[in-house]
Amino acid sequence: MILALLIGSTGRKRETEMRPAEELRYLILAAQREGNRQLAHALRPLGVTPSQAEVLRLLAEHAPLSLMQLGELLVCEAGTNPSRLVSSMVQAGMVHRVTAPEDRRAIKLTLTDRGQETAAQVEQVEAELYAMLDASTAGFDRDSLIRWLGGLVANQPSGEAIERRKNPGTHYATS
Amino acid sequence: MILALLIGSTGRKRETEMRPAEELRYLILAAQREGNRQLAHALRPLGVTPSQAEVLRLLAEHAPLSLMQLGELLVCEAGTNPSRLVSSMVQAGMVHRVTAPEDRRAIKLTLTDRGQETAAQVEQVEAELYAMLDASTAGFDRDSLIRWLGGLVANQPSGEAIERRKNPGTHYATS
DNA sequence: ACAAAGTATATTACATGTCACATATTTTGT
DNA sequence: ACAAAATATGTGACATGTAATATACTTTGT
Repeated sequence: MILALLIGSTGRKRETEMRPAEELRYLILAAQREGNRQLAHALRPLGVTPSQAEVLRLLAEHAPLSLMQLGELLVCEAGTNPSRLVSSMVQAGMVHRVTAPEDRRAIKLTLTDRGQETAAQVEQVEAELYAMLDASTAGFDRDSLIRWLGGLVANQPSGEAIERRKNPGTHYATS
Repeated sequence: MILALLIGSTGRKRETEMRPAEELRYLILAAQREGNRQLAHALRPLGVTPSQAEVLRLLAEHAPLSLMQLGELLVCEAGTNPSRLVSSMVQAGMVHRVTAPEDRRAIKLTLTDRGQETAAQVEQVEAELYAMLDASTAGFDRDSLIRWLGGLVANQPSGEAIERRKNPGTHYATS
């Protein structure tokens, strides 16, 4: 502590408290980064990345989807076009991509057998991490947090993607 | 709703509630993404990205820093080596980079005049966004949230970076 | 004194977040 | 019927999150 004071007097600005909103900003960033790292680490043996895993699980639940529909449900890349992400998975033999019969501009995405297997493994990995997250919210008002965060991202692409996933069938472009 | 049931019966899995931990996962991801977008949009007139802005503000507060010290304080890229990020800013004339006299492996980073000016502008942009974030937490137990998130990221690189920023001088590698 | 081990930074590689633009197809308006 | 506008997807560019590797320098051990 004496050392800290000595360093502090070598031309440094006097230390100030970090503003709560600033701390919250960085904590949200930190939570996302560290969560993503843990997920990426757990998924590594399956040979998929977190974003790819999200696609696998969405297709397992909702296939067939067009690229746009998929983009509307993806949080990792909300509001954009996940063409490259899907291409990597077609290359890897996890996703089938065919031109949609009713609209030559569009494609239909489904999982291959391999994709189905990987999606099931992803689901297990996720369940383990969710159990850890459940444990960390024990004794904490999780529902309030969910409501607050939901309000924070409402009417923005990522927030809308989450809403669509919670209520499939009511937000879809007609397929 | 009738339509949703009809669509639901065309080979789709029966819809289920989204598990709260899963929702929380995606809400954190959404909050980070949308916050970053807003910040990037607000910073665009200054010609800097969110990560660069973080560097500017850290150097404004704590220069001179070595690359490793900077890496220890950065949340955006915690636990890694921000060499490319810093190089882009040296190129852009915002950061001075000189070899440290006491250790030829190391460098010392400081802001140029231009960097100082940009850092001040970044601070204003941030203040406006923090005010919005403050408004969104009115009536919400922000301190509990901060404590919970802090626990979630504790003992991980990003969380450690935040702690170091809150308590500069006690966590530094000696400079 | 010298070699081995450790360290600070730079570079490479892959994936991706974001935005802009290109191309082909479908829809709309006249 | 035809042109203009809109739309679905693919591609290019820049920045960066993450991990691995390379190089030069410093420290440690003998």
